[in-house]
Amino acid sequence: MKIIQPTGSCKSCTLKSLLFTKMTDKELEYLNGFRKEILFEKGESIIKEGTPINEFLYLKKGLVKLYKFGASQRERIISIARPRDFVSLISTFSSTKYQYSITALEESLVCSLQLESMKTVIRNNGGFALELIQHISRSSNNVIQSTFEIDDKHLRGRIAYILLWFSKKIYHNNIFTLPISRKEMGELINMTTENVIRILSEFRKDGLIKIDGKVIGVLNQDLLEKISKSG
Amino acid sequence: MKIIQPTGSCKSCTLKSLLFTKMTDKELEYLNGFRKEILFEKGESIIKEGTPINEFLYLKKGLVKLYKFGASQRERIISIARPRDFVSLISTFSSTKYQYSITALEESLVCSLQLESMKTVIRNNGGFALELIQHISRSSNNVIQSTFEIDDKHLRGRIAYILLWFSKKIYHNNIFTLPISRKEMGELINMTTENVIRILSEFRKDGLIKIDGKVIGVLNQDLLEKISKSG
DNA sequence: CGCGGCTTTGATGTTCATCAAGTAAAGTGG
DNA sequence: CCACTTTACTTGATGAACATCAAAGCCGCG
Repeated sequence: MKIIQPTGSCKSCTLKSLLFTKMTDKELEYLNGFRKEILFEKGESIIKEGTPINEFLYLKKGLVKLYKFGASQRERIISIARPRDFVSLISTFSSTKYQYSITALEESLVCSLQLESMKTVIRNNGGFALELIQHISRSSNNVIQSTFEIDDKHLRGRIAYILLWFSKKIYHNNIFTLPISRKEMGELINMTTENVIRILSEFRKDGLIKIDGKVIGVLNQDLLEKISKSG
Repeated sequence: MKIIQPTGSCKSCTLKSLLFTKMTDKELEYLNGFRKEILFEKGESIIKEGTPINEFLYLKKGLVKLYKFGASQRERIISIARPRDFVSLISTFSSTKYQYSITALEESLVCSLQLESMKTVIRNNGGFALELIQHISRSSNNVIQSTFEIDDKHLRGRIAYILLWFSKKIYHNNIFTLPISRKEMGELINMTTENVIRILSEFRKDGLIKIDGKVIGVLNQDLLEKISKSG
């Protein structure tokens, strides 16, 4: 973790389009006054469940996992998120403490604004508030939808689903490097590590995919889609 | 379903405290201009998945279920909600069409405002917008949390959990009338109808609960709590 | 009064978690 | 840099939890 002296102000930020199009230059300057940028290495913890929320965190670059410790000791991954669907927002306005933990899966750049100043901007700029509402709703909705979708499938369907998700939604490539371990895959799609491995092997033997450690190649996307849908 | 000629304006609404404390009288009058109140009988459909969203719906009285048709034919109940945690909000701002269906479980009174005028108010009143953000976040958060919590438990734990939830959170009474069928209970806590019935019977035989059709009496709350927690 | 949906119980089957045991890989300290 | 330890990965065998199937009674409703 490395705190970076912010270069330039929010006003000139090329990434503000992700969320901040409705803000005035004056507001951007105001937020910029309390701004920090923090760089997290792969594997570093960004947020710990139970910590008080004093910042409005915003993911500018990278890939993170949002997870929670279940009663049964086991971690459950709620979501894997990129900048556009940064999910810390769900906690930020619903509680005084973070409900989830967040860890960087790849090198990630987080922009940290002061929560109170953010609230001030919201109060003064309804147009921005409306955008934020839509943003939060979409993120929540995605989490809810995908959770139910995954739970509805058999194990083979879950593996197919998540492989296609990485391939199509995250890496836009038939060949990609899994950013998570087999164990974490299990925590994400609700199955044991052993079964993740077993079914990956089956898919390999059936010629659906190619495996080299964390590098996965999708060989038969059509059939994977079918398996993903058939439950 | 019965459309009621609204009596009085939003301004004098005794229930506005649920959400609208941050609105000015002028804004309330404005919204009131396009207001409808609709009364739904038990069992009537309030929202159908896929319908375009043109209103901002708000539950004033009653109990509803929010659900979705899974790929596997079976319905899944996402949430059962009362006025304070009305969940239509999740869809309202994340899409142009409703993502879920909503049906009344008890006689329910819904206030229907024009979505566009609501957006106008949000844009002009950031204070209200901030409240709405918090409201939506809390609702989403509850759905997400409880979904993962329930999935983490064994079948007996799920039944115990949901019985206690009805008893403590909804009806505030050891004896209550289930507002849903056994089948719907299964759809809510993700198990088959048969197993819902089986485990309810077990609990009855073990003296944990008393059953008379849809009327449930909790006899041993402590033990139920333990079963709910132990997975 | 008969039909369809809800409820109930029992018997059967299958999916999946758990347990066990071994190999490979990756981090840790002297 | 190498011994050491830990964590990740892999495969097979076993068992338990749960879904599915089947059959019958019940209730509400047209």
